[in-house]
Amino acid sequence: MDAPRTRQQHREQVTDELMSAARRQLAQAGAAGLSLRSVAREIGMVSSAVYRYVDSRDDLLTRLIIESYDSLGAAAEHAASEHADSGDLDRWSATAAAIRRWSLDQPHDYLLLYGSPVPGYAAPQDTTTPGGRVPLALVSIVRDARTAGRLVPPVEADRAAPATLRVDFDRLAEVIDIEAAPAIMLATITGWTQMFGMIGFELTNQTRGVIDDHAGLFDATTRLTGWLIGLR
Amino acid sequence: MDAPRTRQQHREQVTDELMSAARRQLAQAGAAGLSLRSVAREIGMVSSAVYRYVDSRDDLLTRLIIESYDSLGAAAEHAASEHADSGDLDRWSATAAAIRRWSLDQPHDYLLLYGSPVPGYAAPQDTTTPGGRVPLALVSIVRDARTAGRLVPPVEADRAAPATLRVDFDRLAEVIDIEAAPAIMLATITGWTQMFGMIGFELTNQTRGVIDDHAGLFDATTRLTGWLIGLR
DNA sequence: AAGAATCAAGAGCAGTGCTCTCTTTTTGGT
DNA sequence: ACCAAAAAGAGAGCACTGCTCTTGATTCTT
Repeated sequence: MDAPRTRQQHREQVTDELMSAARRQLAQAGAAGLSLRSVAREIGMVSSAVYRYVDSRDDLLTRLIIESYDSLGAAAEHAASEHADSGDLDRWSATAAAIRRWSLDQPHDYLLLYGSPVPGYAAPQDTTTPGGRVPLALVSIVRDARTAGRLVPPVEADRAAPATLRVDFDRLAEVIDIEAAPAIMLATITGWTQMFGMIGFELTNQTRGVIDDHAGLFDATTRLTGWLIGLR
Repeated sequence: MDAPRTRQQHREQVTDELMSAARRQLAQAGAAGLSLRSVAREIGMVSSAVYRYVDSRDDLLTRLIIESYDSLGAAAEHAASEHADSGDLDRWSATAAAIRRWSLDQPHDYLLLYGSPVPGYAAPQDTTTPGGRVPLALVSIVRDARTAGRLVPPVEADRAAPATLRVDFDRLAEVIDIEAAPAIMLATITGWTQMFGMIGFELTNQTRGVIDDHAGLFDATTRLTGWLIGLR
């Protein structure tokens, strides 16, 4: 089964087994139920040995977080490019739906990213880049529509973006490489946060007994925010 | 210091001490860092003794959850009634701001309610009623504006509420005692979820390095969703 | 081939949730 | 007023956790 030649190969293989065992246990027991010892057990190691591959439990979680961010980011990007030829609103809605699908398929991963941070855990810098893929994928939809001149100017929502926000918006516009009116950026942020708020509520059963057709509701709210942005 | 007469009084007093010690530790270490033994220690008890007052750690958490829901619900209701004479949009925004304020003041409580559920923990029925106070407070703002005839019909957003949602919306309309067009309900739900999505992002540092003026952004998005509902 | 780096195992520490047993104290019924 | 029943607290103990340190075996480097 295994013929590990060089030491580096061996290390990579063990690390892979370790990570996928951890991923399995995360999917079952959630972040709080993830135990280094039980991961070690699953890959036939003693608990102290895994510390050769991982600094600590928090380190393991950080790696899982990065992996998850990348997975979700890839899903969003894939959906956005898959629907590049659709209508802008359809594209927005389809990408949102992909994000929701990913979250429902692996709720513990979603909660690892957007739920309670682990006790005493502060997300390190390494997570910011992969964490930005999702919002970037969403922004790119808006950007494409805008540069193509298809973005319908927002209806009277301009006064909703006060001057104090201009500073943030100007800097943000540089980062994400878009030159949009403040109202458009505001609406985009609104759509982005609404999306995740809704998914979070669905996952934590906040809408229990109130909503049955979650998919339909999600699509409706998503299209509403997309419309607000000016996507058609 | 203490002259506990009847046994019942004694029990209530100890329970109070226990809960407030738990609350203190929750505020510091978060839900995952909350330990029954350390709570016991703080109130000068041995760990096994606290099981006379609490069924399990999950039971303790459930009680904390209910307390927190009530606290947040009260904050929202207070803000809504405090601004009953303001403009509808101001009232909506002020209530949202109160919810955000509460969340920032006690982030661990917020995450206990809306973050990752505790491992193997399924929110019992007891939490649904207090959990509904916040959305009800928000809905009441919309209802008041509507019954007073001040609600501006939504701009062209009607087609965003598909027929399949009518079932949910009809049932929901009964529960929250409001007869509003589907588009209004959709926009209200959008505003509600957006609000919590935004707060969650701020608390989990999802907008780190991107946004400075969180208060301003929150107010802007809130007013935008309020405007979408038809509040003015 | 010798020395250095790496890996895995084992024992151990301090902490956790929870159960069971034992003793003391309070309560309520006769 | 007594006496059994109920309740409260303490202590020991089990199985688990993250993490450290030491020891022996293997592999790489020079």
